[in-house]
Amino acid sequence: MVWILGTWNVNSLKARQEHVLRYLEKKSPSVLCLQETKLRDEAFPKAVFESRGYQVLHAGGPGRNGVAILTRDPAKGIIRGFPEVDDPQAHERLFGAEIRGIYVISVYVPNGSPVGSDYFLYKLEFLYRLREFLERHFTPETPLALCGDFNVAPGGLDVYDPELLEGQICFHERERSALRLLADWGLVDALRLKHPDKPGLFSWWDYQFGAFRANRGMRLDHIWVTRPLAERLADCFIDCEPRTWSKPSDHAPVIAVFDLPD
DNA sequence: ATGACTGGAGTTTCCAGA
Repeated sequence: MVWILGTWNVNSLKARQEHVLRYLEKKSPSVLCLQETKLRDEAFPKAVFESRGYQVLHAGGPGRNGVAILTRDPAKGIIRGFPEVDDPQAHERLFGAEIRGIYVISVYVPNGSPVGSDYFLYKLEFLYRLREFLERHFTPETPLALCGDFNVAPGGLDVYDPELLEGQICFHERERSALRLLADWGLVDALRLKHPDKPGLFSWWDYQFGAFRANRGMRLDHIWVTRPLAERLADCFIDCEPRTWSKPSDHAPVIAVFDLPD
C-alpha cells in the first residue's frame, strides 16, 4: 500500500485551519505532522479534524510552539517531550506515536536567534537531546520517521545563497554539525535520498522582500528516516502549492511517500 | 517613494519568527 507522510509548519493553526483542511482534502495524507500550532491543548479544534477521519494528537501550550500529529490510523506508544530531561519547552516541541508499526515524531526545533545567545545554545542542546532521546528509546533498526521544522539547513544546496547566509541563524556550522550528529545515529534525509544534487528545493521563504516569488528560501523542514523505512521510500518532495494560497504559512509541507506491505 | 511581512499578545505597540 502507498503510505503518505507529511510535515508542515503552519505558523498558527488558528490562522491556517482552512488551509490545513483544504490540504487534507486535496492530498489525503495518511499522517500529517504539524508544527507551530500556537494553541493550548484545550483550544485545538479536534472535532473538525476527527469529522474528516483524522485522529488528533497535540502537544501545545500557552506559548508560540505546539506540535501535532494528524493520523488516519490509530496511534499508540505516545511520547511527549524528552521523558528523561527536565525541559518544559520540549513538552510543546516534541510529540511521538507509533502508527502502523512506524514510530512517527513531530518536532519543532527552537529557532535560536540571535546566533551566540543563550537561546542559540539551547537550540544546539535541543538537537543533542534529540539524539540522546533516539538512542534511549529506539534503535536504527526501528522503522522511524523524525519529521518537522529543524530550523537548520543541512548544507549549501539547502539555502539560496550559502556565502551570504554562512554563519547566520539556521545556517551556522554549529547548527549543521549538531544536525549531522543527530543524523549519524542512523537517519537519512528522505528528500536528499531521492534528490541528492537538486538545488533550489526550499521549505521556508521569508514573508518579506518577495522571497517566495524569487525562490530565495531555505530547506528547514525535513523528514529523517531510519534504514528500514528508507528502503520503503518511493518519493519525497516539497509541496509548494499551499505557499501560493492566500494568507499562507511561510513554510511549505514536505511529503514522503512509502511503499508499505499490505 | 528609503518602505517593503505575519501572528499573537494585549491594547496600540511590541516581540518573535528565520
